[in-house]
Amino acid sequence: MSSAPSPERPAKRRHIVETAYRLFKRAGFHATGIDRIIAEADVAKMTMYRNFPSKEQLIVEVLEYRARRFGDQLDRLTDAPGSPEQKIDAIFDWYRRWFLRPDFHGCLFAHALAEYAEPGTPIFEAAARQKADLRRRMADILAVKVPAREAESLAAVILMLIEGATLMAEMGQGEEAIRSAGKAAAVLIAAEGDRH
Amino acid sequence: MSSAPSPERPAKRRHIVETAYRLFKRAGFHATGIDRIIAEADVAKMTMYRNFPSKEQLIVEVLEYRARRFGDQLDRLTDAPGSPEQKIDAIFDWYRRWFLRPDFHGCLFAHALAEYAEPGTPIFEAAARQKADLRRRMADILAVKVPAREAESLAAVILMLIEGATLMAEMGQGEEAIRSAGKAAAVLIAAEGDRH
DNA sequence: ATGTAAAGATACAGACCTGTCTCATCACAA
DNA sequence: TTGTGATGAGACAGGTCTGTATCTTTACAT
Repeated sequence: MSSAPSPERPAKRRHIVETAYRLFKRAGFHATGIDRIIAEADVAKMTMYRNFPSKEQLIVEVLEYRARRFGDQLDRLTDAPGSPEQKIDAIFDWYRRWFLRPDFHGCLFAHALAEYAEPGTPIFEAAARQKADLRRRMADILAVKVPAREAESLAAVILMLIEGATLMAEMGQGEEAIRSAGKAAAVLIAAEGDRH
Repeated sequence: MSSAPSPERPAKRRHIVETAYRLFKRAGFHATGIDRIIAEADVAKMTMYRNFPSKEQLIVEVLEYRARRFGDQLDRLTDAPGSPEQKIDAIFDWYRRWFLRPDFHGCLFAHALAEYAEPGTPIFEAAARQKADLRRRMADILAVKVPAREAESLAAVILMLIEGATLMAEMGQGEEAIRSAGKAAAVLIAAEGDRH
């Protein structure tokens, strides 16, 4: 059954997700209508609604798609051998480069939380998962150097620095912000390390 | 001319702003329609449009109204005599209490930046002003202890911690976040102080 | 060549959006 | 009492929103 569909027939799904991502990122979720997405993707409306049951589900899949891509990039960055300090620094450097990109428009996950603030809803949970995942990754990195409990709260603080820096970057102060945040993270890691 | 209007006749303005604030905070800007605002405020549509030329201008006034209230509260908090460390700690404590309020729904200014991301537009600028103002206040506090240049970047880092903690609070982790952020801020202030 | 599934095109429903217009009502001042 | 300005109430315009239905066209496998 389904008889081996040709390799690229349902490639529209991905195309729609990527187009929607580009528009959501630039203009936000509520402000981006389905009509705009299908026009930009050059796709019929029914193609969109046959692949995604609703706009909400499309948003969730966009968020999951981007979370996967972000996670993959982070894996490549932190799989290289190095000290926890070097790995955290590499993450800060990734953000620095992101802030410089001309298509930078802030964090899609934070924006999703802003527009869909109700806990328990699919969009909220998808966005919250990405933040929890990033925190987990950093805690794992830091656990090499400090006890698990301290690694957890240190990771939380570094996550806050990163999220704050991303907000500053939306206001055009990303370069300075990520530099200060990176230095602060190094100081905090060193201070925690001294106690063990 | 204008012949001394009765003391409370144009009190509708403030009532509309406060009602709009309550709704924007809960559901976001795009998701909150004018019809909903006037229904909740129990006001005629023309009363709204006679006081505010557009929804955009209403949003700007809501943001300015809240920025003023926040500034006033911060003044009361930091005008009391005390060390810079104590004043910064008082600010963190204000956030801790804010996070615990049942009507907490995240930072309205950050949400405005998320939904209206275009620099130069009135809403974006109104939101950015609040963040710049908070940073300025903290830099002034810290300038008592460290040189102006270091006070500036220390204030930026503390602002990032606060903004990050606010995001964590939206995800139900405000208590832990603000505690960790406050400790981190104290460490960073101490570290900077040691160098002078 | 023919069957099948995906996609295009397009009209449509029903709701909601911002903003305007008109007219009746109310409070208050001279 | 009469005039004035703010407000209430509600219709309305013109557009956009999400989501559905219908019909035609395309592309590919057998």
